[in-house]
Amino acid sequence: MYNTLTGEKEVFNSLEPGRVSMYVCGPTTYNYIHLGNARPLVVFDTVRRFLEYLGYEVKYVQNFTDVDDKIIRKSKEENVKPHELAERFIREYYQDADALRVKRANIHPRVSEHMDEIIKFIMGLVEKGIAYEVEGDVYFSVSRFADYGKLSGRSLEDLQAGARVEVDARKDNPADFALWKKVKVGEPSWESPWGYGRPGWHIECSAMSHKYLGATFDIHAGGCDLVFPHHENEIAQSEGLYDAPMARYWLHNGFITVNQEKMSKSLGNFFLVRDILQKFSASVIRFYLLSTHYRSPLDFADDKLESARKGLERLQTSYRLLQEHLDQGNIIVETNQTDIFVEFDKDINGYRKQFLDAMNDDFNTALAIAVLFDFARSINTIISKGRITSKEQQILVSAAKVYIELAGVLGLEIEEAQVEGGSDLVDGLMELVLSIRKEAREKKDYQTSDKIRDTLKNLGLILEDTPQGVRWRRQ
RNA sequence: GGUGCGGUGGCGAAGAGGCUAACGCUGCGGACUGCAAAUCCGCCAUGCGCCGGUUCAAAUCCGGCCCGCACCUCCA
Repeated sequence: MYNTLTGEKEVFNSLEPGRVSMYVCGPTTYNYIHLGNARPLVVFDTVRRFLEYLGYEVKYVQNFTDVDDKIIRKSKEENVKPHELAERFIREYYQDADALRVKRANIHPRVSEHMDEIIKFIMGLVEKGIAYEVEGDVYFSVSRFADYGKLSGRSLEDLQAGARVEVDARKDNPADFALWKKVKVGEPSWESPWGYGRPGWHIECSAMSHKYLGATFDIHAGGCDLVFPHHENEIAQSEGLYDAPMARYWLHNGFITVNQEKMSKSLGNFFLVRDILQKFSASVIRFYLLSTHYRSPLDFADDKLESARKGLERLQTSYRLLQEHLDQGNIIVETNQTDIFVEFDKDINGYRKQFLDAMNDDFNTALAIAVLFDFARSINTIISKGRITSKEQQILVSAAKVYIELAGVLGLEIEEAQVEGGSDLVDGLMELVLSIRKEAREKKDYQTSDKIRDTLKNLGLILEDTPQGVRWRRQ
C-alpha cells in the first residue's frame, strides 16, 4: 500500500500478527455528508473489508468531531444547542453511511465525551515543554518538535515563506497551532487547568486514537487535504508526547471534483449524498466511487454516474442470469464434461487470483472491477451453452459463490434489485397483463403486444422475451 | 513563491521498460428475436501532453518545456 509518510508503496505488515488497528478521520457533524465526504468512507471501508477478507481482525475507529466552530456557528443560526445539532447530524450520517454499505466502526468516539483524555494529553505536552499557555490559550510549539513537516514534506521555512496565516504576536512561532482555545461568550466550554475553553481541532484525534489504539497503531487514513495541517499536527502532538511513531501507514484518498475543481463546502459546489440518492441508488454511488483508484481525483457528473449505473447493472445481470439458469434446473444426466466447462472451472480461480492481486497492489479497485467484468462475460458465455450436467452445475454454483464473494470484498450488492418486485397486487396485475400480451403474440397481434411492452417500459418495467417465456423486472 | 499529484481512444479508466495498450460506457457491423430487450461475436488509439535523451526495446526511465488540479487558511 502507498504510504504518504514515505511516498512509496510498501508491503503491509501489521504490528500484531493477524490484527490491524486503523483510525479514520470522520466528519464534523454540522450538515449532511456530501459526496466528497463519502469517498473516504467508502474507500477505507473497502480497505477494511479487504483486510478482513484476508483474515485480519480489524479494529476500526472513526471519530465524530462534535465540538467545532462550524457547529457553534450553525447552531446559532438555527437556534438550537450545539450538541443537539451535532447529535442530529450524527444520526443523519449513519443513515447515509449505512445506505452506502459502510460498515460501522468498532468505536465511533466523540470529542465531547473525551474531554478528560484531551486535557490530560495537553497537560502532558505542557509538562514536556513542547506546548505553552498564553492567556488561557494553549499552543503547540512546532520548533520543539524536530520532525515537524515530515508527513507533508515541508519545512518550517517553507511554511513561513508562503504563510497565509495572520501572525499572532503571542505565538512563539507563526506555525504554532492551538491545542486549547479559551472560551468566548456564548460558546460551549469545559473546565481545564487553563480555565474554561475547548480543544483545538487536531488534538482530538491524537487523544482518542491513543486511548483506543495505543501510542502506535497500523493505519491512519483520511482525505488528502488532511495531510497538512491536520495529520502533520497530529503527528507532532502524539509523537511529541509519546516519542513513538503514531501510525505506521498513512493513507490518503484523492478528491471528488466538479468540472475538475475540488468539491468543497467553501466553494459551495458540493452534492449531498442524500440528493444524489434521488437519482441513483446507493450501490451505484458506491460502484462509481470504487471505479477509480482511490488516490486519483474523481470527477462528479450525472453522465458518469449513469455510466457507472450501466456497468453495475451488467454485473448484476450476469448474476441474475446465472441464478435463473441454475433455478431452471434443466440438468441432463451425463458424465462427460465438455472442455469449455473444464476451462471455465479453471478460470474461476484465475479470476479470484487476479482480483486479489489487484487489491493487493495498493487497493486497485478499478482493476479489481475490470476482473469482475471479465468474470461476468465468462458467466454469460457459459450459460448460453444451454443444458448442463449435474457436474457442470456444481461448477456454476461455485462460480456464483466466488462471484458474490469478490463483489462482497468491494461491498457491492450484486444480488439486489430483483426481489423488490413487489406486492401481491403488482404480481397479480402483472400476471394478468402478461397473459393478455402472450395471447396477443400468439395471434401475431404485435401492435398490442408492443404497446403493452412500451407502456410498461414507461412505468419502469422491462419485459424481455426469452425462449423460456417472458421475464420482467424493474427499472 | 514553496510542496505534491496528474495529462492514455468519443467519454470514463487500468497499465509504470518487452506478448495484438486491459476493462466499462457510447457508436458501428453481425448472431439471436416477429420486432425489441438481454446476451454473445467483431470493429473503433501505428499510438499514451510536447521536444530531446538512455536502451536491442519506452505510456512506462532521464532532462527540458506546455497544460490542469490540489495543499501551504476551515474542508474528506
